[in-house]
Amino acid sequence: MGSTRDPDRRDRILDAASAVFAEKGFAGARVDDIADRAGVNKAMLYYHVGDKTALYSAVLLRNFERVRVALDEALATGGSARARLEAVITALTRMVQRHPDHPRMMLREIASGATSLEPEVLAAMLEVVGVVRALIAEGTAAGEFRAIDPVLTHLTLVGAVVFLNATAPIRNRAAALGPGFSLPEPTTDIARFIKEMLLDGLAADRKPGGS
Amino acid sequence: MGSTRDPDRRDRILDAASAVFAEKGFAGARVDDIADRAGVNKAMLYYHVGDKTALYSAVLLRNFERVRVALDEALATGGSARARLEAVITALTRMVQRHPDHPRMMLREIASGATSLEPEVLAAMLEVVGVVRALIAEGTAAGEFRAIDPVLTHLTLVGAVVFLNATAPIRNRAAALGPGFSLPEPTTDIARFIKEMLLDGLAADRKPGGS
DNA sequence: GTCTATATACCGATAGAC
DNA sequence: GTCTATCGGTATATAGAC
Repeated sequence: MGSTRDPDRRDRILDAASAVFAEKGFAGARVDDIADRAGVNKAMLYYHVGDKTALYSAVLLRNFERVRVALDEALATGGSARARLEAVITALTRMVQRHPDHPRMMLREIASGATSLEPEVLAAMLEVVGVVRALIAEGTAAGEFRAIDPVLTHLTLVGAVVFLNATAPIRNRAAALGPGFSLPEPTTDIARFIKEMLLDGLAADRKPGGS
Repeated sequence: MGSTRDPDRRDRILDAASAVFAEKGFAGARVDDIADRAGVNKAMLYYHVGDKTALYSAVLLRNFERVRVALDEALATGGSARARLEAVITALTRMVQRHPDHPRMMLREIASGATSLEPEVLAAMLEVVGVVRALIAEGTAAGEFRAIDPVLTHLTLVGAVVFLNATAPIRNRAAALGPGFSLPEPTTDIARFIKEMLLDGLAADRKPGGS
């Protein structure tokens, strides 16, 4: 794995694989397609990265690592639990927009029941989930948030970020069919919407305009 | 299509196809597998339903029709916009739990950008979306809901219902790896959680415990 | 380490008998 | 309408030359 002369090549392969897996899914992805997009020979891909399954896991592991780093940065801003949760929403929204492949791959994993996720990948996911879950629980303990299930709250939050962003293409296709469904709103507005929508339901005092 | 002697067979085929498409995706689904599960010969499947693509669209159309009927029933209960929206959340949650194949297939469609959705299927989806969107806009106009984007609100709602239910298998797998992630909560609680979480953020007066 | 050529298996779809 | 047998195309993966 680390024996590659060109250190960028593995990243290029993972980038290409991430794009193709996100677009077509594991079964629909073609190894030839990934190799072509990465600009490497298919035999080289097998030599360096391993088979299709190993490639898939490697992509997910790298993508979860990116999310973890982004969340750590968001939490490092400090402040109240609410302020940090808002920073988390901003960071997640930015991640989903900069690297849309990851949520697209995970949507497919959720659809399939994650039956083929390797334990290593599952652990990387749980690490990320645990960070947000702990933040919500901390906010509840501090009286900032209502007493509410932290895991369900976290899933609602992630679901909102993913849905509002990942459905953009389907909404644009729909806009061509009928009026009133377009919504090519500036992407930055999505994070603000989620904060209004979820946090004003979360805040213990429910003060209007609290965001 | 209607020339089949056994009228149940087409439904059996669509049921089997729905399960396999949800589990494996379009590319991962095997026509032999679908035929076997439906208890019909593969050649018969092609003779009656058409090729794999036509089968896929037929499944989605039937599943969206089920959602539409369920939404119509929920809206027929009448009452305030909030009461009807709560009925919609209950109906959607029940649909997702009774027919989990449909949200699983749609999760994959969202992931792929819905590039292969036939216009007929897209129209069926928009009909369902339009109903909820109109209800939210009506509630805002009546002063029951805050002035908020109805499409983004609808997507947040659907995202919550789908995420909280569809991630159950992955959460159960995670529970085996570490403590604190189990959450095999009674499924009926999910609808109540969503009402608390979203509607208390939606309601114009934000009265605590308003649900 | 790199690439060409190919083995091997599988899957969607249909021909054709009944 | 129903079924068996099979075709043709394509995919993952590797053997083997350099």
